[in-house]
Amino acid sequence: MKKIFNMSNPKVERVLADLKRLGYRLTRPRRSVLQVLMEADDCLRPEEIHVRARRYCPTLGLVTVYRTLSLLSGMDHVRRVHREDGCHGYARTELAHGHHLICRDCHQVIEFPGLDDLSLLIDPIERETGFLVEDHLLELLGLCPACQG
Amino acid sequence: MKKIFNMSNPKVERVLADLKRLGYRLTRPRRSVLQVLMEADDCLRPEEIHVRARRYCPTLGLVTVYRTLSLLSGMDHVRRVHREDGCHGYARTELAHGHHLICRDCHQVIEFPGLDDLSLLIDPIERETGFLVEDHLLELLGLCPACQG
DNA sequence: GTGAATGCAAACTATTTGCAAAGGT
DNA sequence: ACCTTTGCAAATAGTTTGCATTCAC
Repeated sequence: MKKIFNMSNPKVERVLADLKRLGYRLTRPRRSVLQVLMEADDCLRPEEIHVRARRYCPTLGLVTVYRTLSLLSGMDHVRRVHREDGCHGYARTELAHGHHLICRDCHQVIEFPGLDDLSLLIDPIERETGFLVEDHLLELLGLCPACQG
Repeated sequence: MKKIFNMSNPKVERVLADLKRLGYRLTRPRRSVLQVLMEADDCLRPEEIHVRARRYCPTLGLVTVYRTLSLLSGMDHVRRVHREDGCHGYARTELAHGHHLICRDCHQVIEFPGLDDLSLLIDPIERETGFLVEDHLLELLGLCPACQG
């Protein structure tokens, strides 16, 4: 199989392998979207992904971006995150593990690490409600240092 | 001022008073939307609010529902909550304090009470990042009792 | 009476679908 | 060669805007 992009990214390779394993075809448009998602350090809207990915696949259509995002989030390689303005951003799963600081002024989204253990919080809730909690999303809203002036 | 609805709700009255205080007019469409929001025990989409509120104000337009929701959430009497399907629900602030259990199968959203004190979690983050946290959104994703079969 | 608020229609934005053409295996 | 995937155009869903009319004050 011929090499398409000169930069190669192990995260991209891993997802490509998974796609192949499941019988999906490794197309140029899919690679381009994947490349953009895996090299990004924040969450991107479909339109932004479209613009960036055309660097790798100039004929890429926005529709294909949507379809690829849907495929990848179904496989849990990317996560969809809700934005204050009502539309959605997408980020690779490791980035989007549910902990965000969102500035209500400049709208920047900061990931914060750690804190994966919310079991003190979650365990009693599971017991009381019978709900089986598989994942969590925690967003903290406020003002970033720069916007507190 | 003449009584419009036979049922009267102290929560509705409180918000009406606040609207008046700020110089907004107490119109029938606004009352109808407010009535629906304050008597509901879950979060509603604008369309649902529109349908229900026409019981109180038959000429109510969907546009006015949106405008009223925007006004009320600006005053923080209602909160907008993100739904998995991409559109939004609105609920009175007491209901929507940011804690949801969302079932990935039947998509029902359950509010869970208490747990307002996340300061153990939030304080260290504020210290480390310089972020000023004003509010939080916590969603737990998983399976409700009925969908665990 | 006056200006804020409403309802309609139309605009707009984000996203999805139908279908013929292109491309991976 | 086959059948998935693509890109386009058009459809759809949620939400916002322009404007003449209505209504609270």
